Amino acid sequence: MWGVPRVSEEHLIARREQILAAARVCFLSKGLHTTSMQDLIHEAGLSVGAVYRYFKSKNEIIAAIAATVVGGIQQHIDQVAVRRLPLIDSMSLVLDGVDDQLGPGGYLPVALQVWSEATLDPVIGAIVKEKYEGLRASMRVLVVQAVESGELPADADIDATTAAIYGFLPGYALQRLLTGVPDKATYLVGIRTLLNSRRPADDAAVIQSRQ
Amino acid sequence: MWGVPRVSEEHLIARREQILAAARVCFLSKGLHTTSMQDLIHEAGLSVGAVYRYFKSKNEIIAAIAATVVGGIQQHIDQVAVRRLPLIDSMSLVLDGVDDQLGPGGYLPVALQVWSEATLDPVIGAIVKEKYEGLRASMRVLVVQAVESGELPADADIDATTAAIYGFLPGYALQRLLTGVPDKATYLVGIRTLLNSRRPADDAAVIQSRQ
DNA sequence: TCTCCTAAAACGAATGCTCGTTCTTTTATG
DNA sequence: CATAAAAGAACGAGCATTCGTTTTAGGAGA
Repeated sequence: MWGVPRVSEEHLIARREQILAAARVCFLSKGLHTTSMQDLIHEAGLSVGAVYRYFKSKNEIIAAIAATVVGGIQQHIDQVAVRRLPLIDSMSLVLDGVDDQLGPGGYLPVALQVWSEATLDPVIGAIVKEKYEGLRASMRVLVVQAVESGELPADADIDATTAAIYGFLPGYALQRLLTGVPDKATYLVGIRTLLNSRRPADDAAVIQSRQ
Repeated sequence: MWGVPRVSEEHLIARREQILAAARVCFLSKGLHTTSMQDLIHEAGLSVGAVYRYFKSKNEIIAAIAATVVGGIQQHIDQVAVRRLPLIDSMSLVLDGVDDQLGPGGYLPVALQVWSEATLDPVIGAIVKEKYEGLRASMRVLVVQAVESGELPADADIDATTAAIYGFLPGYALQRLLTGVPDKATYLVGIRTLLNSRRPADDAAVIQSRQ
C-alpha cells in the first residue's frame, strides 16, 4: 500500500446503509419492480456510479433488503421470550411487534413484496427460507415454555404446535394488510378463545379483556 | 344491426378466458411484473391486437386475475361447511383445499403475487379486500357451527375467533410457500393441540392421529 | 506542518434493449 | 359486402447497466 487513498470503513458501511434505507423507502411506496434504479438513486441522493460501486445489480439490493427485513421482529420475539410470560401474554407482546411493522415506517409491506419475489427468484427464496426458519425457531421457544409451564400438554408435538402458533403471525399480518381488520385486541381474543376452547370458565375474562 | 359481422358470444367469452389462462400460466412462472405482454400474448397464441381487444391494459388483466384467484378455495370451503363436521375435521378438509392450491397448477403462488400488488395498487387492493372478506365470511360459518355444537364456548366472540381461525390458512400457506414445511398433517396436529390445550386427556388421540 | 500525488470514490452521459401500447392493414363472418 | 375481429409492424419512453472522466481523501516526502 503506497499512496493509500481509502476512506474510513465506517464511511463505507454508512454509504451502504444509506442505499439500503433509500431502497426500503422506494420499495415501500412503489414496490420492488416499479422502483427504478433512477428512483432509488435519487432517493439516496447519490449518483449512478456510487450506487453501483456498492451493489453490482438491482437484484443484489433486493437480496440485501430481503436479508434484513425480518431482523426487527425476530429481535423483538427473542426479547419477549426471555421474560417467560404466560403464552397468551407473550403472544400479545409479539403481536405488538407485528403491529409496529404494520404501521408507518414498518417493513411488513416490503416483506410481502419479498415473499412474492421469493417464489420466483431462487436466490431470494433461499434467503427468505433461512430467515423465516430462524423466526420460527424463535417462536418455538415460546411453545417450549408453554409446555414446561403446563399451559400446553406435556406430550404436545413441539414442532407441530410451533407451526400452528407461528401461523398466527402471518395470519394476522396478512389480514391487516389486505382487509384492514382485525385489530390486535380482537385477534388476541380469538387466539385466547381457541387456546381455552371447551373451558367456558375462562371466557368472562376473555370478554373483559377485549374491553 | 345490418350487416351483422359478430362472432358468437360464447366465442368472445372463450377468447377472454383463453387470455386469462395464459396470464395465469405466465404469472405463475414469471410473476406479474416480469411477465411482458409479449410473453402473455405468445402463451395465449394470439396477436397483440387480439389481446388488446379484450383487455385495454396489462393492469386490467392483473385485476381480472386478482378477482378470480380466490374463487376455487372459497367454493371448497363452502362445500365443507354444508357437511357440518366437527371443527377439526372441517379444518382438515379446508387445508386439503389449500394444499390443492399449493401444488402444481394451484394458484396460491399467483395469489401471493396479487397480495403483494394489492398493497401498491388501490384498484387491486379493493378487489382483494372484497374477495378475502368473502373468504373470511365462509370461514365464519365454520366458527358459528363450532359454537352451536359446543366445541367453542357459547359466548365466544364469533368475529374474533373467526379472525384467529382464518389466520391459520395464510399461516399454513405462507409457511409452505416460503419454507416448504410443515405438511398438512403436522400443521393439523398443531391446530388440534391448541384447540385442546389444557385438556391432556385428549392428547393420546392427537398423537395417534398424526399417524 | 504543508504539499504533492495516487488511487479510491463518485459522477453522469451514453448505450442498447425491451417494454406497453397504438394504429393501420388484413381476414373472416353472417 | 359491411363490419367486427384479428393481426403485427411501428413507436416513444424508460429501463438497468457500462464506462470514461472528475473529484477527493489521506499518506509520503519535505
